[in-house]
Amino acid sequence: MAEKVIVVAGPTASGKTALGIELALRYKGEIVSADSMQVYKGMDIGTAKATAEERAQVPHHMLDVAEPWEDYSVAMYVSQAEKSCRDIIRRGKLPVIVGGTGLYIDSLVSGRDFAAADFDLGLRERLGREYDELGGEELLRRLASIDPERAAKLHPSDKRRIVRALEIYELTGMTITEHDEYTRSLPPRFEAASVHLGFKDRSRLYERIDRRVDIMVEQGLFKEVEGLLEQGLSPGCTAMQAIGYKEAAQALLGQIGRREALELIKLRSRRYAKRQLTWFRRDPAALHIDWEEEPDFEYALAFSTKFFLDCGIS
RNA sequence: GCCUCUGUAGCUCAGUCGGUAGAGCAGCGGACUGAAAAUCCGCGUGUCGUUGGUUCAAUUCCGACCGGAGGCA
Repeated sequence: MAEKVIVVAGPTASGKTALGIELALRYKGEIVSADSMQVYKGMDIGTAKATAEERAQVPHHMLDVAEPWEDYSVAMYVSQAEKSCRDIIRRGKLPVIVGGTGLYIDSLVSGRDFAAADFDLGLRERLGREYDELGGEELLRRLASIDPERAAKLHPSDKRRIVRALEIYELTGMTITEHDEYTRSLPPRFEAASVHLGFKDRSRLYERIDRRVDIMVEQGLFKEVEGLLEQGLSPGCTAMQAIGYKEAAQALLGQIGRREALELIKLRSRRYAKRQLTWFRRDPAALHIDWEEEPDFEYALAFSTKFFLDCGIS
């Protein structure tokens, strides 16, 4: 039987961090962040990373584990986060996985194995160029000749996935369909009891997002991004794809106005939240907690206790 | 008070020489297996201000009323 973990997931600004801490205190747990941007050092304000006070209350893992110029990835996340979880369990504590990156959470909890797939950035770049020159239809046809099953699922515009499928094949001789079958057959790493946060009325969430972005700017988001750019961080790197960072960078480089940047950050954050909701919605086993007006952690604790008990966590 | 313009999707606006309407933005739904805060796909969501009249048929024409903008006083 896989070891048990608690998962707290939900869209941005839904109260994950605070609920995670409450749960960790209640169940003698430690937080394992599952956030693709909070892994980067020096990106604190715009990622709404747990504060020093919050980290003093409960140990946090998987924050600040990469330099912002590094290209982090799911695979690295899974191997590091698994170690953190195993270590927490060995010490008799309960891992509380808290985050909004659905792919990271699912990959960590499931037995998904990325090692077998391998990757090659140079090859990826070459395939990307071929895609640009020959077109999506052509590359998709090429994929269809080696892996018709995967090709049938992809749209010609989906450059990223077409390139990745070809990359795996050229590198390993294994199609991504074969890789999927293999990795899906693996047993899960952990047995998760998942809580998904949301709001009864989505416009409440959007209001909170807007307000939060304003607060981030007040707290010095632009200064933070300015510092990163001064360190020589390229605007094209993975970390700079983060919402809030790429727009602030554009504003600092004079490409757009600050006002425009602010509105763009809000807009993209709302859309991001919507995508997160779509991702998390598909897990039928999760306990859904939908806030009325504001998060109510007392209620959430009381409400989830029985759920966790049923999951064998007490 | 009088005159003119105006009222169509959440917003800005097209349009229908009378046959219940369409763009942009916003929004909504979905996918997702080494970039995932990324990437990709799909979807108009509507008492055409209200109310009478003319008409087989009114969002469209006419009247009144209500709301908004401007002008004359």
